[in-house]
Amino acid sequence: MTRLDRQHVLNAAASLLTRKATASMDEIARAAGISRATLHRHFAGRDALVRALEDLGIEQFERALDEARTEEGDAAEAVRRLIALSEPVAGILAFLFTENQLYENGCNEGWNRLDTRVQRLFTRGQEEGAFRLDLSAAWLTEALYGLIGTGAWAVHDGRVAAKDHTRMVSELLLGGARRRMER
Amino acid sequence: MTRLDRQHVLNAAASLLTRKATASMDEIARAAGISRATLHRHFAGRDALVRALEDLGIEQFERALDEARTEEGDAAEAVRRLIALSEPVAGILAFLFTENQLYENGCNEGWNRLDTRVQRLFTRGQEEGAFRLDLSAAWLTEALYGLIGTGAWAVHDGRVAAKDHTRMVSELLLGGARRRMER
DNA sequence: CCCGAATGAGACAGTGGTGTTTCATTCGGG
DNA sequence: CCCGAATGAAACACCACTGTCTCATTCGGG
Repeated sequence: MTRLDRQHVLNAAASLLTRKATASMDEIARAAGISRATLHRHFAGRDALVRALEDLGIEQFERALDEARTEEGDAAEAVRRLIALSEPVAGILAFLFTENQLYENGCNEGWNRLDTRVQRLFTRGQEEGAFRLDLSAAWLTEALYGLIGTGAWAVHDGRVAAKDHTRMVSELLLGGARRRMER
Repeated sequence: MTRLDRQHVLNAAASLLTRKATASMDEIARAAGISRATLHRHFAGRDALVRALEDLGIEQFERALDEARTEEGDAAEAVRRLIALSEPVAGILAFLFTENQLYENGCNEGWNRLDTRVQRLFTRGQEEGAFRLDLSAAWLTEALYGLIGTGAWAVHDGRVAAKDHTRMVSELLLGGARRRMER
């Protein structure tokens, strides 16, 4: 129950902060249907809440990484699976990225773990000849994050349809904008 | 002189806010080498300063759009030129995008003008058969902005070399990550 | 050199959010 | 039903930042 409450509050906070990254504790509390006092009883402060949210995002993205089985099969297909499975977390990730960008606090160590796994996927793809070698795996990793976030915002602002999010991101990341004759 | 001072202050503010989007008026003033009082004499308030910065970003990006001659020649090459010429503004653009994302204030009308021009470039490319049709011009436009910003951050955090910024962004946007046999 | 304009330094009140506390109320298991 | 735990509402001090003002100092053109 305490656990469920906590989860519920975190989900509400994630949903709100995804849309309005500067929401106050009071707004977050209202969005979760509780009072500011209770919110403070659950999370010591705004920092603690954001950090908890960060843990949630890391956990969910890591789960996506697991379920996508990024170590198996065609690397390009693995990237596609990863993006598809990440879609529900896209909003949170977008929020956390800008948050990390805004305050240059020592970002959660968990990101390194995820970065490593994503980067390994791209490196594997390069070694197997699926991905080009003239774009570093580090950059492809950044670009994956960036495009997921950009896609989430574009959907949120109604500039692309929600159902197209996954396809737009994965197609652009993998294939680029240029039209290809073969295929 | 007044003009030069203003420009100098704006440049300093852009440089700082690119790195720390939440910098206070005092920090901005120090970064520009002037006092907070003088900063307030130049710009009525933080809003006014950000708006002026927005105008600067729009102006510079529009100039890039002009110099790239996006209406002429091969569309893909035009995109490449545009990204190369935008590189000096990349940091400001990254800041302004998150700023616009954070506060959903009625964003400057000038953006529409730029959006239209960028989108027209992608549409032209699609009509000429250079760009794929299954990714909307609107999404390609968003992706261009997003990748420029992501690239700027990656450079700032030292994850990719500054000299690679333009190539990384344009190659990924145009060609994607997948390796191509033909060429 | 001189005078007006611009600047820097500091004081000041106002503001919005934060974190804490108190107290009355509600909830739920025993 | 009862009692302890959890909650909501309100009040409070606090903090950082903002925007404004004053005044002494500096700067630069005439």
